[in-house]
Amino acid sequence: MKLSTKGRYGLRAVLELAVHESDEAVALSLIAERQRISMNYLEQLIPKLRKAGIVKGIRGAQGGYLLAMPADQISIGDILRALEGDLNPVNCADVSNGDGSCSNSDTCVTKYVWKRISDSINDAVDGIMLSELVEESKRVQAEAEIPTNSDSKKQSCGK
Amino acid sequence: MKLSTKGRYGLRAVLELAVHESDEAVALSLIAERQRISMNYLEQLIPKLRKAGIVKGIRGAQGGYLLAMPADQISIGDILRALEGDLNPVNCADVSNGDGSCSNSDTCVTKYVWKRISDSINDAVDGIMLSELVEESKRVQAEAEIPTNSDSKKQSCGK
DNA sequence: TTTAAAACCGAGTGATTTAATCGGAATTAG
DNA sequence: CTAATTCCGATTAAATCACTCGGTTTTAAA
Repeated sequence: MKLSTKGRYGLRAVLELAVHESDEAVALSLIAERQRISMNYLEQLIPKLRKAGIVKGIRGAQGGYLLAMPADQISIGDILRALEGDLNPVNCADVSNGDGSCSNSDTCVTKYVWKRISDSINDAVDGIMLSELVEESKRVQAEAEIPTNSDSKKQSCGK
Repeated sequence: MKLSTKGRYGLRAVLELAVHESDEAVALSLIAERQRISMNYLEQLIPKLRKAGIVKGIRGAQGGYLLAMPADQISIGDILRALEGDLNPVNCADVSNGDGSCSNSDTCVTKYVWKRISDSINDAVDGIMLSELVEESKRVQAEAEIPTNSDSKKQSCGK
């Protein structure tokens, strides 16, 4: 029940893009360097994000990537589903027959559980917009640079 | 982001035990047969459930397994965590240093996302008691045996 | 007291998935 | 032109998954 590095690295990459957003594209090598992720590996995550309409690539020299939409219109759910596939805890394929009916009734009862889990995960990630993380990121950044001892409720990151 | 067969098979096995609950133990071979799960494989799931205090084993001939607690005191979360380990989408180990501080601040921001997902999953599964599934299971069973066409809102299992 | 049914235990294994790496082709600003 | 960069597909080592197997211990029943 773990997210793979696809989701973890990919979200960090998109967030990096969103935080440093401007009119000029950001090269993948820069994202990889700043996030300390293998560029070769990141490279194969990008097509998923591109197909989902989350980022767009600018080819050629001085090229790079841009968000394909404003950050407040991209949910974390969109990003994670693009990278990981659906966020359901089980594949429905192995509990249903070709016609959609259940192959056995016991599985059918546990299906009720899987549905509840699935809904709660999707509701959670769809309820967070990329822009929220950008704001949070900038806030944390500012706190780290000007360590004003008044109002430092979290030092480092907390436990 | 998938549950393994540990969680899927294990929950079905516990449910089987709960549905056929009586004062005499149910042999693993019977559970395996009824749920069409490899007994050898089920056998290695049992220690997890036993250590978590969910089932207890009766050794020797005519032995088998019993729920260690009433079904209304066992949550689906208890069962799934026993079988799968924690239900967090990421291992905190790789985002925190030994002292609990974050190794980098960007990861720290995504951590906010992982926490939200984790909480929503755990809330969902802790909100379902084994006894609820037992009731649901019996209801489905009864419906299947006496297919009264009045009041059959779900045939087979629905899509 | 033997016997058979069962839980209990740990080691081994083939298949699949993950997390990458690598080499090269296409595109484009300068 | 040329260097930077996206884009694409193949390969691979390591880890994990989903089991299997052989054996030991315990205990009810004959």
